[in-house]
Amino acid sequence: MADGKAGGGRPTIYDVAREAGVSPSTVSRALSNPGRVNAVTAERVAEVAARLGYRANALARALPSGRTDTLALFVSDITNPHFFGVIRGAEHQARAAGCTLIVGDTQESPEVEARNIERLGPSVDGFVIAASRMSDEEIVKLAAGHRLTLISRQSGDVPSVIVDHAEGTRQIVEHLASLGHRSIVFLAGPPRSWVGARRWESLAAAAERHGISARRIGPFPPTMAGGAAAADAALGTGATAAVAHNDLLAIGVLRRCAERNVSVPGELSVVGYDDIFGADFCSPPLTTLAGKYEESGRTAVDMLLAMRDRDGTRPPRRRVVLPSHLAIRRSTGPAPR
Amino acid sequence: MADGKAGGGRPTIYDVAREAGVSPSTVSRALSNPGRVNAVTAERVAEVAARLGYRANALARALPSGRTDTLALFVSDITNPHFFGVIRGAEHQARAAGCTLIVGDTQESPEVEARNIERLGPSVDGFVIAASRMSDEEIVKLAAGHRLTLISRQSGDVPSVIVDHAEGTRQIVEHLASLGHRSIVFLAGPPRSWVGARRWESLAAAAERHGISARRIGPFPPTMAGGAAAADAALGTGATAAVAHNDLLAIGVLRRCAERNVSVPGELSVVGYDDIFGADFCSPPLTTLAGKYEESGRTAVDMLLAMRDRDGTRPPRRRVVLPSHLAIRRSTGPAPR
DNA sequence: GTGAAAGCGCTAACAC
DNA sequence: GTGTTAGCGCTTTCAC
Repeated sequence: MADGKAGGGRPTIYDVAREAGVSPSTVSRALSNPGRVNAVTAERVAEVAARLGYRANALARALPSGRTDTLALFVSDITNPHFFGVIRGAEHQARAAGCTLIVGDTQESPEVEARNIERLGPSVDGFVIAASRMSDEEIVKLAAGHRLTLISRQSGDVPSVIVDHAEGTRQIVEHLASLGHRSIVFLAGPPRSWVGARRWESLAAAAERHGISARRIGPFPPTMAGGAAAADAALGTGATAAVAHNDLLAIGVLRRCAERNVSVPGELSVVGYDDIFGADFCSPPLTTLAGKYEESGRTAVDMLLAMRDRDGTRPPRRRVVLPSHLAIRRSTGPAPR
Repeated sequence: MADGKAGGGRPTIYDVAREAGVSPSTVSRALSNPGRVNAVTAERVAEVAARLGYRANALARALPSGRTDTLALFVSDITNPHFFGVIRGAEHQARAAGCTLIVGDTQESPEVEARNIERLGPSVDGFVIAASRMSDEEIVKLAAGHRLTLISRQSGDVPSVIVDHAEGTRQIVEHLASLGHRSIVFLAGPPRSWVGARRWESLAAAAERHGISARRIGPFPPTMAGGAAAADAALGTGATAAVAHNDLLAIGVLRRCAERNVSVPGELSVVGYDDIFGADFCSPPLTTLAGKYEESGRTAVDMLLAMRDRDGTRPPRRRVVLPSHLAIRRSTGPAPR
């Protein structure tokens, strides 16, 4: 704060140039492209810059170059611990590449996603959208005008990284089948969730192969609060096992069951997705499909950077699929008879 | 992605100006200061802008004006669920004010904090630093050159918002005393944590008033992993109650106790700070000092915006202290005899 | 290898 | 009211 504008009094390349007895353009070169300048000149410029405490103005640099060294990450709900890992991974990788990361919450809204992208367009080098709620058409359209990578979503040939759902969900069903369950209920999350749709598809397919009945109920808000309604509805179906859209919902189910004195897994087995913070210490600890979400954040940023750095050229990898594994804990057990 | 630079082909005010038959400056005015322009001109400009899909380039706008409509929030560890609330509150308030929020992880490092501020300086309208690890001198120095507000930290007359610790900690001690505990151990967190120091001070003072013995051990990393060592050390002291630096550490202690078959609260009562996600469903659910951290995020952003908007003038409030309250759950119980 | 000059897209005096 | 003219601080041809 202090007085007046924030950048006040900051030395510019002109100050450095005058002090070093060279032209501003030489300072610019010396600082960002030391190779293209006489070694001793470069040295002197660097020395003067350091002495004056010169720091490049990222804004001014970005305007002519079009390069901001800033990346944006949007998540559908910043409240969901699931995204911690994603954010952390992205933040880490962005910083490693010398970039600043902007994190935004799109609040489950495709409109907010689109608006943010339009608004931030020139201010960032690209976007990572996690769990986008936009339609495929919207995504493909935006991807034509902006660098874009997707997490937990596949759409056209937009570069994406997801965690395996098919094989993982098959493992869930097998696990449940081996415990004697014959009737599973899937607790659906947001209607626009791409992973939600995939999870249900995989579940239905796997259940069919095992001759197990599977039905879907919902949608429920993918929150702990949503878990109460989901639990009540699940209990009403007579199913012996519930597979929730995600861990937040699953933990909500656990709480509701405890309130209603329904034994888990005695009367109902519960499975979640994501293995979020808390899944291993809730009670009972939750059986859940774990994925490397931190890595998904890192990978999505990597792909974005690759797109930027070899512009025009296609990035090396598109459609990355990370492995998942079933973390079996105490919320699943033998089916009641 | 597509072809070439990200901003490519975006219409500028020049395009709008030509199409609307006015000068660029009129477009600029019409769009950002409609009052200072003829009503029908303004209307026409707006119409053309909409038709062309014109969107202001935030970067270009920020350079001459010095105003970026972007705020930065730094947290000491983006992994700690405690900051979810802070981030959410800040993000919400920033968006409500039409600002973009940059979220950064400073990894418990005062150097990273300082460097980020220097680097981002001209690119943002101000900084919110949560749980700063910098020294008072550094903070005050930086606050002279940048707009800055603090969360969970007080330093000089830099605007800050904290959650009450004195009264809250007194309540913890009273709660413990009423359960018959006569010996408390405080599990310290990061040495540079300002709140950590305040919590221990308050605890020691309150314990003394109650004639209870209190000692401090540590420091421990403020993570669940750190809780294992903390639990072992705490158990070695013979204290009947442990007050942890924060909930992450406290939940780690709970887990370690479970592993070692130490009954909580039968043999050891455990108290945390922050009431993070998970504190109410770990086992046993954690007694903890809850605070309105989401509100702290909102308030810090508000103060920052106030500083920016009435520049030079002092902001209305400095040193906000939000109330805390003790959430008593099952991790505390009568002292063993 | 280095300097001069022309912008990047926008805002903000300053004239008219 | 509206247009003209300078920049904001930097990068980047283009000459020399």
